[in-house]
Amino acid sequence: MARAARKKASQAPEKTTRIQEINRRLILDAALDVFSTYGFRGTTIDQIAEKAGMSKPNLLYYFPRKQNIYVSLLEETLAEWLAPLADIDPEGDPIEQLRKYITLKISMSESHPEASRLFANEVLHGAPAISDFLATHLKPLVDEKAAVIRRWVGEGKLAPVDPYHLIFMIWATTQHYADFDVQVRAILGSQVGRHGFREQTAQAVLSVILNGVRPRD
Amino acid sequence: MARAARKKASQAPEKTTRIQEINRRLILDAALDVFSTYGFRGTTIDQIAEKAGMSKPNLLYYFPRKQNIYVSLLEETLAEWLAPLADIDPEGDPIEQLRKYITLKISMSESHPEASRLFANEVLHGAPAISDFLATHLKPLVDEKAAVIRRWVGEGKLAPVDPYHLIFMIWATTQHYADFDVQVRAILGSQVGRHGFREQTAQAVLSVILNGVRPRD
DNA sequence: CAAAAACTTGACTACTTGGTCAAAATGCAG
DNA sequence: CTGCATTTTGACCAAGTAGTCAAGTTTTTG
Repeated sequence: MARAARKKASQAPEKTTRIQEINRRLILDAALDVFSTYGFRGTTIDQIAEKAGMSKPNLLYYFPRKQNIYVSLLEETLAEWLAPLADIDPEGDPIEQLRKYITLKISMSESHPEASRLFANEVLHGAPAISDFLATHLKPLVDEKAAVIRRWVGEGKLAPVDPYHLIFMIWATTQHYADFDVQVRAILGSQVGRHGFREQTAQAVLSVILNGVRPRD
Repeated sequence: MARAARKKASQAPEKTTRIQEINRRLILDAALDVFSTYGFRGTTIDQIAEKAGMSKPNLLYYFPRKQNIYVSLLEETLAEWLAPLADIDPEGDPIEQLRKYITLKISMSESHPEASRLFANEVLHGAPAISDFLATHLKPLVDEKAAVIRRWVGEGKLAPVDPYHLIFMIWATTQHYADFDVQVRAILGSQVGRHGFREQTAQAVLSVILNGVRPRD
């Protein structure tokens, strides 16, 4: 009880040592792999520990509860995941901004499919761990960008379209390739891995969505 | 050993009684609810049994393994889920056919979100139980319809677009509203439940995708 | 209306798994 | 080098859960 308060009495600055930094990283990396594949319930602490190369009690020394690992992981992932949306420039050219956003999302879907799946799984199961985040961080950001899109529509720079549904469509289409990877592979076979597949995907998605929102004259 | 062979020696016709029919239905309905919410690992047999209003051993009398319930459920769901795609008429008007398909998918996403989530969860986790189905049933059907779309493009009835990616986009956008329901609700709030929300969704999705593939002249 | 078949269930087993603990090993400041 | 703090782990425990079983109850059938 008095032990923890030895150095810095009232504050709790929790200095992290070198070893802690290394091991937390090892654990989170391993956990991302396992959680994204098997889901929260489907993942055992032993699996994570094994993949991280340490014993279960040792892992629990860093994250006392399974939940802790999971939540830390989600928090870490979410910020990164949302960044591209925040980057949409209200003063930029609408079609160009959307192109950039979609392209970035498809890249992320290809380079970090586990992160996409982790998130998808969480939301699919009712977002028990992040409903707070959705309300306090995601919603305001989306509201803000939806307003921008709505303004663009008002200025005639985009065809009339509900901005929220447009954002949902972009999320859905881009994340589909990460989340439903097995299905895409079952249908497209070997060409999924082939060089240039991402470009082909981006080209198809961009062409439909951008043509879909380009103002008709 | 000889007991089962009493009536029909070599064949195994497995006649189903009235009670069997009722109880299997009760179990599958309950299981859909629970599996779609908690996933395979996250679901306990007791939960299903309780929801179905029977004891666990009784449930296991009908489905000796948890897996059996899950697989039966998926099989039952998949056929129904694919029907609208099969219904695309190669001789119909392309835009009209796509409109019909998208509209139907959005309806299903709203009326059977659990089925959508069950399937999404399975695919998200690598489709261990249905990779076979994907290869032998889904792929041929998609190949067939992709060929139709490709022909339409060739005839200038649709803007040039990769047919497979177009199909993926339709799946992604329509199922998004079932699979990511909590996220949609977190952002749109109460209007999700409101009368006319489905129409608004359909309108937005249709407008972007159909304009996206409508030939430009 | 019996007797057989089909159905139902309480009690139980075997196993998995999240988490604990005390003791040992290692790292590190003075 | 020494003593304290941090890190590591083998052994263990308690809870939860898939599946069994034998004994009962209900339904069907001749």
